[in-house]
Amino acid sequence: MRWSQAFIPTLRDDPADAEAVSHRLLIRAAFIRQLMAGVYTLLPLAFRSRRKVRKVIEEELDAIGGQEFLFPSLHPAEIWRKTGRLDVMGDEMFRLIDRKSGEVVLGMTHEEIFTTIATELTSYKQLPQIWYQIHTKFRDEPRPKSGLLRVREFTMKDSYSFDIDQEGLDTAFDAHYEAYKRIFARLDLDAIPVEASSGAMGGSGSVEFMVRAEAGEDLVAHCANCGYAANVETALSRVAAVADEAGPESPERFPTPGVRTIEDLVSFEGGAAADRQIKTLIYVLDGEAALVLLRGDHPLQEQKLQDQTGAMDFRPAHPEEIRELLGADAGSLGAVGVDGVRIVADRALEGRMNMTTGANLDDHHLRGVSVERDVEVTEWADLREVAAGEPCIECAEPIDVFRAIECGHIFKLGTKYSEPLGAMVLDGDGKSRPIYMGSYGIGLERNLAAIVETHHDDNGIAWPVTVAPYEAVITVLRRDAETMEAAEAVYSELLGTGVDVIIDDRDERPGVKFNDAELIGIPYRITIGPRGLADGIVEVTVRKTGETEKVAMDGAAAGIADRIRAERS
RNA sequence: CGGGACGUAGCGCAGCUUGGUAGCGCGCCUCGUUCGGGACGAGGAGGUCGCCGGUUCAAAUCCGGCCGUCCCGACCA
Repeated sequence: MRWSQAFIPTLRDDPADAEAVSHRLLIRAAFIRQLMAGVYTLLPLAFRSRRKVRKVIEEELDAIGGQEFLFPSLHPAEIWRKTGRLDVMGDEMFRLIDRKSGEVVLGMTHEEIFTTIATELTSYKQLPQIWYQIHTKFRDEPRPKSGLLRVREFTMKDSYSFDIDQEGLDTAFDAHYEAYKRIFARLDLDAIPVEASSGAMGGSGSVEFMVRAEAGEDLVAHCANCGYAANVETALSRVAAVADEAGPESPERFPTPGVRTIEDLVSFEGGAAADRQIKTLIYVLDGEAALVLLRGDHPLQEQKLQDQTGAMDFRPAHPEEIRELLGADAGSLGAVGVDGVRIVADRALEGRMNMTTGANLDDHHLRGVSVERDVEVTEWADLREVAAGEPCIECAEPIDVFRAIECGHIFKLGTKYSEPLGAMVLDGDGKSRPIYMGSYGIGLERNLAAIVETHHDDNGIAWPVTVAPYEAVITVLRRDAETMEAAEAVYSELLGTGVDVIIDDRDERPGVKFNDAELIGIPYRITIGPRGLADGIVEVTVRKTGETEKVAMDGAAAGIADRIRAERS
């Protein structure tokens, strides 16, 4: 490619409303332009990089026996109704009406649609199968943000495995796990596999591949000592036991005027330390009010509440609902004496005695509450969110909690989709059995953004060779006849070796060319100018390190080509 | 969904308080001089001031409504 002919509209100023590093750099370096909230045009540079990401993914999926398909983005709503997900997905699903008044949706994932084809599988002898596609997904996110990190239209590699039993599913899952590790390694992403919640996807187990980055939207609990890693949506940690005294025979009510929060009660005369309090939250789970109890100093992790109660739909109760249920306002709520209402309690409250909690009478609390004696707990569950510095659940060393980008997610689905959609095969005994499925996703543009988040400096992006839009740029310092001739010679030699090269033949001053090459992040720069040519040399600069090396003009192209080939992996 | 901010040329912004000819920097075009880290001079092109309505002799500016975009929060009692 000749830069003079390329559409690479780099910007001199940072875009005003880009916050995340990758968002800012991808716009400025002419990779993307926004069309509307959460919808971006990929300019030629981004298209080239995405094509390389795609190739890496295809190679690794093919290597585990994956077969590539292309499924439609338009789906009949009916299929989604069959699995119950038309409702589960809610407003996140784009819906439209066709000319015959038919309900149509835009695909946000493809379990239902792949499974529809999988109904053509009839015998265990056809299994296992791994099917995938790389295609557009539509999700009407409530809040798109950070450039390509959270968008409403994006490209996803989604694969689905089909096996005769759980053991087969485990094998397919492990194969994906290993393939994903290879994919992220090739993309030069330090992705940590992490235990995760399965959310709306359902199923028995899932692993997220997380890349540590400030712009990330997830929190990961990670133990540097033993390697334990989990999304805080599921993460566990050890809780130091609190020594309780037995306390009184029964709870005692006492006035607490003006006390509204845990902290208020800590500093209130006659109150209690936060770890001696019971925090009472009111949630509406699938339309039913429920009490959620935690230790006073423990925050609720809402995803855990949803996962462990099996609620499809949940929200905190409104103030009126709270008053109607318990007869008091938030700040004075408690579970003592509450009957006929679902009470979900965090395990850290098991066996606790002589605690303090709200009395369900405004401005009053109860002390001397022993949880198991005084509260009708309907279910015990792990509900608390872990915090940095707590002892690791595995090895007791302090854990770290950091922000991360979810670059891939793999799920064991089991028969959640095969049963309602009738994807059955006959086993060796001639018995009809539902297929065991797994589903596995990677968002391509999000991965591009994650690479930028982790590969940049003050001058711009520094792409790894595997995904760089161009592997090398020839920066021509002067457009006089001799210099151009030498540059053209190196250019055609590099093209001949198959290197993805662009020659910067623009009528611009050297500084402009250097800055653009660094902003865009091309891994290797070959600088050719009259000064060096007088001695028969050109310069090779490595973007990542900034190191420059003078090499003989003869053989320069071959040398660069070798280095690039070695880094392609 | 709640809260905050913003919308004027391709990009970054001023002008609005106090209504009267739409401006600056970068970028873009032409010519010349330059040319190893975002050059200089001269001359140019480019804008329904987000949209609709109202007030007024007159609206980027005042008033009302709508739309759009970004950021924060997602209720921790």
